[in-house]
Amino acid sequence: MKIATWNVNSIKVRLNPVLDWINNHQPAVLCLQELKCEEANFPLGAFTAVGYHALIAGQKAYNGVALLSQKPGSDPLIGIPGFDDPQQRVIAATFDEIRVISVYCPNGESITSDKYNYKLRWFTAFRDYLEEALSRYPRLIVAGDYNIAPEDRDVYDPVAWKGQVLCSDAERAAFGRLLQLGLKDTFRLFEQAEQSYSWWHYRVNAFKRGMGLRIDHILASDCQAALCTACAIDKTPRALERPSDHAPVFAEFSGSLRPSS
DNA sequence: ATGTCTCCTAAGAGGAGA
Repeated sequence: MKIATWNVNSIKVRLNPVLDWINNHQPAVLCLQELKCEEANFPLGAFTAVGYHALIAGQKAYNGVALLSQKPGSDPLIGIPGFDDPQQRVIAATFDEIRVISVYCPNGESITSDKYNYKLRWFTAFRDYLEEALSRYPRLIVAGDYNIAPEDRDVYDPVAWKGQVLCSDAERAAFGRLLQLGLKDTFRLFEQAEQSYSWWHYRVNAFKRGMGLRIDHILASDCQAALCTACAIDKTPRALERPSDHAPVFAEFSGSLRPSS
């Protein structure tokens, strides 16, 4: 069973690459971020035509997250309860016993920006939300764009990026507090190539020059992580014409979802 | 190195966000 995440930077622009990727990988659940469209404008028909269900938290122009799935999800929840935020960044649903959250964490812009303060406040609320989710759903997968490179090995030039947004100590501490809840970064459960990244800037030919960061992650609760058999980044869509700046990340878990009755 | 991409407003470029 494959669970995947992809920040598509506009679902309208990236519809065909996403459909191709679904066709090639057949994920049980694909978490999307940065839809950049309202729910009414989401290309739902293109996904239902290939047999997928969709739960969408849309917003005009910015943000927006979705859960595409082979089976319908139950108990959908949009946003972080108790954290009032017009920015659509979180959507959750249950697929059999597995709770899956698609998340688009704030970027922060720079460590001197007001958006950086919002990012840190947001992560405090998100940590509390995940603590509650873990108590209700022991089998939890949290997949998305975290906008944090957890360690120096997740950064092509850690010296240049030291202390910068996406890499600052405060952000890494916030990410660490998610792991302290009992979540595992599934990518690091397995041997990986050095210089494995999930995002490359559009500018300066960053992808071809290997100038990337690993900021898209699939976290899993301990009992769910124990079922994880692989995690990988698929760089191939990043090399296509007119790509998203992010590559999809996917994890394999043993045991399929319960068959439909 | 203000280097690229996407979407918005509003009627042509410019700003926001990443």
